[in-house]
Amino acid sequence: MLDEARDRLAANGARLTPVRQRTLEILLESHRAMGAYEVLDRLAAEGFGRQPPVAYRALEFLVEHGLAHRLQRLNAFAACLHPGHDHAPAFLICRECDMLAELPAAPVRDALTELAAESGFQVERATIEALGLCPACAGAARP
Amino acid sequence: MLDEARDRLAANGARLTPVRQRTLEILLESHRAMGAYEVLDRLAAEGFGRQPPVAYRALEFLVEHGLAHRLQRLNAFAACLHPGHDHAPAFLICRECDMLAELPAAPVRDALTELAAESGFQVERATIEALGLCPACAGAARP
DNA sequence: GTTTGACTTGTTATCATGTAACATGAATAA
DNA sequence: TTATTCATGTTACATGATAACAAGTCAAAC
Ligand SMILES: [Zn+2]
Ligand SMILES: [Zn+2]
Ligand SMILES: [Zn+2]
Ligand SMILES: [Zn+2]
Repeated sequence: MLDEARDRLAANGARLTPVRQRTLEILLESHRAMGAYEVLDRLAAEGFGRQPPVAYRALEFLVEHGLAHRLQRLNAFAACLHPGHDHAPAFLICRECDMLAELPAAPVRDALTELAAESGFQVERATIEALGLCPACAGAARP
Repeated sequence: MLDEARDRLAANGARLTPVRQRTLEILLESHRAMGAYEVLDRLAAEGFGRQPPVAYRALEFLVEHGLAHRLQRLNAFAACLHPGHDHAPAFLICRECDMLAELPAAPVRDALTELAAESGFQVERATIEALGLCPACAGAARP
């Protein structure tokens, strides 16, 4: 996964430096959305800088290159689970267990783009995030 | 508009007190999304409290009662343009002029709900916000 | 009419999130 | 090698949000 990321970055003339790689690893390891300051604590504990821009820059870099996503609802970031092809997914966030799912949102986006077009509005970037219950938590709640 | 709001609130046993009413008026007057601190400045200048909770409480109240919406992407609030029937709209935000449009998002939501259901996920609340160009700004840019 | 209890408004204090501006060091290109 | 760009680190600050408490308002219950 990391090698793949590194290759794709190299093709774009971008480098997966130590902070950036470690940031990506941290996001991947936790398998959930993390706040920038949570990431920063981890980085600082491992000898990287301990000031906010260190984390924000690495996270911003990963988002720019499609290796991570930013979740508006949570003020948080998460590693992209399907990097590679440019994509603009929808996110499902479980309110019970914080599980995060990343779904290909083409049909939703198409519906939104069409809706917007009816008002003459051109959609460039869309945020589609849902809060609810994941299968596991829904099963536990109402078995 | 205000009278209508007051009536609907009364039916719910809630009161449109002076701070709350003034907060709603401020949102309505500006016709755009406003940060909580911007609202707070206006309130303070008119003799209301000048501490953050004053604005946050009034805004939260308005959102709870469907008179305003919160915009995740902007960390901001805007008056609801179609209050009354419960609704969960999609928002279009112009990146040039900050114009905000509020669209009935039923088709988009349906697509999202269906998509989520395929993974067994139950959607409870969804955030659908698009950034792009409004008709006026799109026309100006590429005439 | 007074008392009670829920609600509203205000405060202080603090926390969380995010960025601007600048100095230094590493990598690349000329 | 030297110039240039990019990357990392810092300080300082801006913005966004909430917890905890005190005091005032209002309407129902007595
Ligand atoms: Zn992704
Ligand atoms: Zn769950
Ligand atoms: Zn609305
Ligand atoms: Zn515009």
